[in-house]
Amino acid sequence: MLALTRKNKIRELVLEQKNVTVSELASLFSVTEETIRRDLKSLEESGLLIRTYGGAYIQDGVVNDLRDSLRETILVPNKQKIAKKCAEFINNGDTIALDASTTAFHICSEIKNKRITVLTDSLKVSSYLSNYDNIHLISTGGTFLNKYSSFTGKSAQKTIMEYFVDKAFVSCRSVDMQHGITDANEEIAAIRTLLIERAKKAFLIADHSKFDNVSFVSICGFDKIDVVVADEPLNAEWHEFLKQRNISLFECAQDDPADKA
Amino acid sequence: MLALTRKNKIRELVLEQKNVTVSELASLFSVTEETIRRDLKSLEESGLLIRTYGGAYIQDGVVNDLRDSLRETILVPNKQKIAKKCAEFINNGDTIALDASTTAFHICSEIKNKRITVLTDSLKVSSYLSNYDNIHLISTGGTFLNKYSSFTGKSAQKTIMEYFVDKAFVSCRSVDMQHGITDANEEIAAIRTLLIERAKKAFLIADHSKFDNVSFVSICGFDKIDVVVADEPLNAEWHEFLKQRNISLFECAQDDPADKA
DNA sequence: TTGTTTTTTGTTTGTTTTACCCAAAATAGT
DNA sequence: ACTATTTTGGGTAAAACAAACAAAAAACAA
Repeated sequence: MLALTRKNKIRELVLEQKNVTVSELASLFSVTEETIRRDLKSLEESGLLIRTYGGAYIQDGVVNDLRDSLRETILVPNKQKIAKKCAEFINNGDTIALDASTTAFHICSEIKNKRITVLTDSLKVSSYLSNYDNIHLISTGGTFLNKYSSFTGKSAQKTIMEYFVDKAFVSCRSVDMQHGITDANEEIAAIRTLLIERAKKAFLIADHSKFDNVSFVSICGFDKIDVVVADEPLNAEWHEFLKQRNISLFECAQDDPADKA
Repeated sequence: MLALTRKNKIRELVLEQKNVTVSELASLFSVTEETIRRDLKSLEESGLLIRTYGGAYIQDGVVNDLRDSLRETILVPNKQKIAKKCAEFINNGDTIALDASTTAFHICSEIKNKRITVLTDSLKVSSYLSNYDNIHLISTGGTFLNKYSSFTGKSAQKTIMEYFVDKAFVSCRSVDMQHGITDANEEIAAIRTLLIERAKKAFLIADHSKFDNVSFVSICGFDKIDVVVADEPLNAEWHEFLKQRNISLFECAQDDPADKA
């Protein structure tokens, strides 16, 4: 049996009977319990179930179609690296903002066990984090944009204006030295502008494909950004540019840090 | 059996029969009494029951939105009947409000193909309807209440105040002739009050278990209600009461309408 | 095809969690 | 105050987990 087939069957099973045990699945598929644990682990990270001692379960209704987010497979390993890096900055007691980007969604699985407050415009982030009691979850609400899985519009903006956060983790479409941070969608850009504005510390999440490009709508200039988290090392010009503006830069190597030696 | 499953079953049991003994549970699940004690301890810490010498119990009466989680799982066929009935009132082009009740969630599957606008405080409703492009989805946002899967609080209320809807479908905990529509949770009640207020036509969704009871917080009086949708036929007294107030009543038979013959 | 790399699965080892047993302390009933 | 029962805490065994490594399978390039 194909590994993916097994995972799909596990997903179906857990959807059907709400909870499964490791031993049950191991004997069902004739594989080791370790293999099952690995499967459950990856399924949990995709937000399809929640692991517990001895097995896994789902809460009825909440986790519906997050599996689609699995398919956004471009640059996933890089985004996970960035997500892991970002999670390092998030401590218990923090109040953070997560936008409706793929990377922000990946951050969720890294922080699900922390005791924090999360403000988000993303439905996927909300759905995922709603399973964890230790997360104090606040949604911006507003008009739902299917394409981005984001709540936007005047209502969302007004709601954001009611809160302050310690750290905001915001992605974008393009980053350019001259034109700053830009996005393709006006509504999304407006939300991101606000999330950054309401944060003590703004983290710009951007993989290398976004640099040196300009998109339609402006989110903000570099003066609002405190930290940039990128996937691959940027060139010297960018290093100098960010350094001048007192912006910290974190570059997540694709593989081991030892690679750089 | 999964440890978590056992705890859930204990929770259901104590909700069902008000009190349980350690020895009873130990023999029921074939574990030692110490194990049960630990379970009860952790359940007590999450506020789901109160431990006493020899067992545990819950207080039935004023402040118990605890029973609601059990309530979710009962009378499902009835709720589906009500949901189907409600869906008949919803037409293309309508703007409707759905609250965070089980019945409202059931309504979703009935209206998923209609071209409508939906305002909701329920994460489950949002998650479900987000998959359908024909649904214009608006979330109230706000602070997430895990127990109800609902967004509440000041932000949610402010957002609701920005919209008007044609029809609101709202459930509750209790319905009483003298004290009107009431609920166990203050935050949820506040949201429901507003949803009703902002609707041209307010539909009260209530299965028979809710009638002639009073809960802690008031949602509204009968003057705000336009239609009542119940599962089983109400008694003559209620018929008269609603008729006097010009409130339409729809009673959904449990099975086929032919059953009543 | 062959050989190499990558991915997946199984195995081993050590750690953590859970459940059980037993004895001492605490509690309720008489 | 006495007694029977329950609770608590310590110690122990078993189950589950995590991490590291080895083997097998699959994917890939030459």
